[in-house]
Formats: sequence, structure tokens, C-alpha cells
Amino acid sequence: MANSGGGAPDSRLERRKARTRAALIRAAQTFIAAGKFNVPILEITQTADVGMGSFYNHFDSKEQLYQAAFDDAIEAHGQLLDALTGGLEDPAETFAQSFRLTCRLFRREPQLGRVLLNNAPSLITAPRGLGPRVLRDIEAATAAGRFTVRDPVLAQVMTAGAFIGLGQLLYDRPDRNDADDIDHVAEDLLRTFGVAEDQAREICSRPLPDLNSLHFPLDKPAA
Amino acid sequence: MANSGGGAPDSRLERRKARTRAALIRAAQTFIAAGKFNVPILEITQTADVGMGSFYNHFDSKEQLYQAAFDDAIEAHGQLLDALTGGLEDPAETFAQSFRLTCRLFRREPQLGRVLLNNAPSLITAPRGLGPRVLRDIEAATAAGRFTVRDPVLAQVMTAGAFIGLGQLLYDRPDRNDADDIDHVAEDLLRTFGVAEDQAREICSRPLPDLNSLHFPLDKPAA
DNA sequence: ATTATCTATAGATCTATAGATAATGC
DNA sequence: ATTATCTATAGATCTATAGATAATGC
Repeated sequence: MANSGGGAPDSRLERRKARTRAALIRAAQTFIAAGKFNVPILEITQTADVGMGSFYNHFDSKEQLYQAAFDDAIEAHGQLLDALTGGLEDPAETFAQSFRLTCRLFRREPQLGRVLLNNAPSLITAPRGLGPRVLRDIEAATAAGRFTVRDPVLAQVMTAGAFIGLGQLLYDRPDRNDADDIDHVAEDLLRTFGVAEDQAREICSRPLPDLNSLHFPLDKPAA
Repeated sequence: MANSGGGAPDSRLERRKARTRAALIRAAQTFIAAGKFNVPILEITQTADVGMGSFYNHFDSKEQLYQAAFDDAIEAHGQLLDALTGGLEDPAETFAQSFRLTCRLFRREPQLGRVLLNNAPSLITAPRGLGPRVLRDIEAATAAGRFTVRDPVLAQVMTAGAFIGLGQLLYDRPDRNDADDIDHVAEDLLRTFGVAEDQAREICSRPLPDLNSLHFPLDKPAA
């Protein structure tokens, strides 16, 4: 029962096992991102470069693997958000910053973005990932008097919806300037939540931290 | 080559054929709504109460049937919108009315709503259905000076996102009051698009036409 | 010695069609 | 006579496992 927590695997055997599992999840995410939901298990294991039988060492069914792959994507997304929302003082800016940075992932990490989009419904009300953090930020901004929203849950749902709509738009229209679109929508959201127009514009034109310094779990695994 | 248009079938034979096709599409929509995408064809035909072989008289593959089922849902939705946006003078009200009525479909026509949600990504930028109509309304309201939006496409995407987010919320939390939530979000959208706060509130509290008088193609087929 | 992986395959499941039956048209 | 549907099934495909092999631990 060694290493039951979430820490780094402690033995070489466990690291090997974790690598196989990660390869399967990564392969599944490739298919989810491509919208392929009923790929034969054999094809998945071949994509993962793993023997057919290994699949059943880790998952009981394809559905279980797909669920794990989605959870992993959500978790990666959550880690991204955590890395982003650093020591900002104004909760309105925290909200805007998170949104602006998160949406930039559609073009920078297309696979992760597509996995999220292809599970759009569960993304909105899932108890993990995007939703709870957004809600927390909105409530903090409301408590601080920066936002005036009637119902934080509705604000959260509008934010998630804007995220999904924007992601879809950026994939369908590669010609669009993602930074411009994202910052405009972020500004609209701030205004909707009660921030004055000029302030909203200023907040959403502030420089963002360098995205290259971030570690994206999905597309850049430990070498 | 009789009856190649979209009109009513002219012979009894064609009506029978159309009925079989409709039964298959309806069955497929039931499964899509339930999130079941890899159901055996046999199970679909059994649900449709139709012989296995009949399937291939109408569709070459399950994917083709599912696509047709989604197109049908989108078309039903479009007809609904057309029936709703009658002779309103203020384009801002047309927009609000369409949104408020359309969102009410999540609780009134759950199956149709879920089919749309389970195809959320393609719903946003699809060249048919929700998107183009919303865009048209937004552009009309902008031209009339009722809306002041920088980019109608972004406004359309935010509207679609709000629609999807709201739908998901209403399904996940049956305890929420759908009318209140919908009207609040509609009001927020109007404000976002440049309508004054008090006016937005007034527009979104106006009475709506009776939904019972509408014909919903999906759930109430010709008896 | 133990644990995970791999290869190969039996058995289950699904697809697509052939041939028979029923409904409609003339 | 024609057209659509139905029943039954051959052949293809997929799943899940058994048994063999390779890697790690001690």
C-alpha cells in the first residue's frame, strides 16, 4: 500500500506503472480532442505504445479511461489556474487575469482546450476545475465591493459560457486575433458584473505574466 | 423522383417511409439526449420499433443518423425561434424575447434541450440554428442604435455561451427557478450590449406569449 | 520472488446484407 | 409490379482474459 497519496512515485516499479497509465490517458485525450469517442481499446493502446493487456491493469472499461482522461484535463486546467492567480490585490483583477490567461490556452494548448470543450456540459457545473474557482473569485470580488452581482452562480455560469463560446470561436476561425477577442469579452464580463467601463478596459489591458514560464501538464510531460 | 422538396409527402408510400425515418431520428435523439453515443444499431431500431434492416434504407451509418438527428433538433429549434419572434418593433426586445423564450425550452422540452447541449460546440458556430439568428438580431439592434457592441460576433458567442451555461445549470439544479434565472441573464446580456439598466430590467420583465400555443416538432409529432 | 507488461485468442458483440414478407400503386 | 419493411445470419470487429515474458526488488 505504498504511495497511496498524490506525491511522486517512490519506487521504479511505480514510476513505470504511472508512465503506462499516463500514456493511456494521453492517448485517450488525443481521441477525445478529436471528437472520437468509440475508438477500439486496441487502437488506444497502440497509440499509447502499450500492450493491449496493460489497459486492464489500469482501467475496467473505456468509459472509465475517458472519465479519467477528462478529470486529468480538468486537473491540469486547475493547476494552470492556480499557477496564474498569484499575489494580485484587486479581486476584480484576479478574476479578469484568470479569465484572460485561461482563454489563451485555446491557441496555446489546443489539445487540452478541445478536451474541455468536448465535455462542455460537465465543465460548467462540475464540482472541480473551472467552476468552483470562478465562483470563489466572483464571491471574493463581490464581498470586496468590486462586483455587484445579484447571484454569483449566474455570474459563474455566464463566465463559463463565455469561455466555451470563445474557445469554439477561436478554433473555428483561426484568422481571429485571440488576444483581442479574449480581452474584449473579459471587459464585457467585468462591466456586466458592475465594474465601470473605463476601469474594466484598463484592467483588461494590463500586461499578463509570461505564459512560457508556465508548466502545462498535458502537452509537456516530464521528459 | 417525386417529392424531392421539403413539402409534405404526396403518396402513402412516402408517408410511410417518412414515418420510419422520423422514428429512427427520434430514437437517436433519445440516446443523444441521454449522452449515449455508441448504442448498437439494433438497439436504436428496437427503440424506434422498426426492423433492423430498415435502418439501412435510410442511413449508411450510425454517425450519419446521429448527424441527421442533431440537424433535425437544430431545425426544430430554428422553427421555434421563428414562431416566437413575431411582430415586435424594438429589436432589443426581439433579442431579449427570443432569448427568454428559447431558454425556457430547457425545462419544457428537456429532450430537445439536451440534444442541443450535448452538441454544444457545434451549436455555437454552426451555420444553421441558433447562431445566425442571434447574430442577425444583434446586428439589427446595433443598426437601430439600441445596442452598442464592438463586435457582433463576440456578442453572439457570449449569448450562445450564456444559453449553454444556463441550460446546464437548469438541468443540474432542478430546484432553481428557471424563469428568474433566465430573465436575469437576459437582462445582464442587454446591459452588456449597451442597454441602460432600468430599461433592460423593464424589457426582461415584460410578459411572454403563451408557450403552450407553440408546436414543438420534436416531442409532439403529428399523431 | 514479485509485479507489470506483452502476445495471442476465445467468446461476445455488432454491422451489413441476403432473402422473405407486407404494403401500396396501377 | 413496385417499393419498403422485416427476420435471420455470415462475417467482421471488439472485449476481456489466460498464459508467457520482461523488469524490478531484495
